[in-house]
Amino acid sequence: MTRRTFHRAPEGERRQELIEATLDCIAEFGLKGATVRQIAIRAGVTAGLVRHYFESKDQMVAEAYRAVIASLTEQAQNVEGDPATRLREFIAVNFTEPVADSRSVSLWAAFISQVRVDPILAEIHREGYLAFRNTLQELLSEFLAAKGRRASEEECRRYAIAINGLVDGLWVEGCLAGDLFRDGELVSIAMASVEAVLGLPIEN
Amino acid sequence: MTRRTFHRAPEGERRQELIEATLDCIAEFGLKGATVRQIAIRAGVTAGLVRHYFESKDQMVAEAYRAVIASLTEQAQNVEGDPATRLREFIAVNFTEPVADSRSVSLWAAFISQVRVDPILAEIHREGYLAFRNTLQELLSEFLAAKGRRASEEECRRYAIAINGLVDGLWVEGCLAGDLFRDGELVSIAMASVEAVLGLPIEN
DNA sequence: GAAGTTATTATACGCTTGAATAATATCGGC
DNA sequence: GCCGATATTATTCAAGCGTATAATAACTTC
Repeated sequence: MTRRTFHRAPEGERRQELIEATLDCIAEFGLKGATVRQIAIRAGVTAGLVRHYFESKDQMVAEAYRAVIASLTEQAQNVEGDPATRLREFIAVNFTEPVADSRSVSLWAAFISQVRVDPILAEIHREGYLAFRNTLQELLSEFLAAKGRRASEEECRRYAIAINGLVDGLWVEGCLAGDLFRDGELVSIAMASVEAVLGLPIEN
Repeated sequence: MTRRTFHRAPEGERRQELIEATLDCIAEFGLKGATVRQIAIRAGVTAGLVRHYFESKDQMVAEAYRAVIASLTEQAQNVEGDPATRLREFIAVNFTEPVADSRSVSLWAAFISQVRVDPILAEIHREGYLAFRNTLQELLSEFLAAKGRRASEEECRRYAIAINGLVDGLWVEGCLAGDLFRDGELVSIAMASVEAVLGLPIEN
């Protein structure tokens, strides 16, 4: 009986691999198909190792959720340029890979569906949503100011809620059934709608 | 050992009860918590009965998904009155119980998360989405006509996509974290945004 | 290069799962 | 009021689940 060879992964790296494998499995087989064994296979290790890095499978899944939210949010926060460009980029990013991807929306939905069950996931979701929306609100505030339009914080909040909803809704459908839309159609619809909501063109 | 008493349910009724119990369990415990045994307990029967009514648990879950989509859609299709009233109602319904409910969005998300895994669910989702969007497109077409505005089918399609996205996105967030919004705020934001997108007030 | 540390494997355990089967209670037709 | 049909229960099964434990291989340190 020869024992399988292995190498020790550098600090923290294995954790990351396990989280990534967890997400792969959830996206591919669903939450209930993402078993410890499947995840281990995907990560190229044996199942026992999971409990060496995480207190429980549930804890690992929660951390994986954090990673998803972070990756969905970070893309949107790293836009640069003048306010109009940044707003345009912020919207466009959501209809471009890697955000616009059926894997992303599957993961998002899988976790959303657990928000009611698991208060920890609910909290993570809430933080992620608010971070995203507040980034957008800030962006809108600057954009409107640059356009010379006075807008109260309350107004910006309402705009942010609306545009966040719009972008999220289109994102979901685009990811789930991209073939129902023409190339670039969703981003074009999103832009036009945002302009209409704000009553301003998003040009420089 | 005394055997548990029972009564034979009338034609079709038991099926409906089992589907309803399935949805209860999915909403309460998540997809993986919705086991045959839990569902049976919820329905007040024993586990074996499931296989008497359905070929498999998966098939029962798929039928349950159909029921969810139907209930989400039917509310929106039963609006009456002149075009403006119907459009207003169509939007409002999505922010009123029973559609606006964390149970609904949990179920929706649970199934969405499986769309990638199960082609049958993907098909059901697609049909539901298109039915919803086409209803909305029809509504918009009539509304614009009543307002005396000429709009091509293509224009109406784009409006329908946008407004559907907007409503869906707001619906999700409202259901998941209703406490982040004031009473009636979401429906008010939705109405205002739709009016802005269409460039018309939604009054009679 | 030997000793100590620990990341990793291997194996086993108790439980739960969806499904199959056999026994039985209920009901409609006569 | 019995009888056949079948809806329902009770029980069993193999497979898979998350986790615990012990052996071991790979690095670190001196």
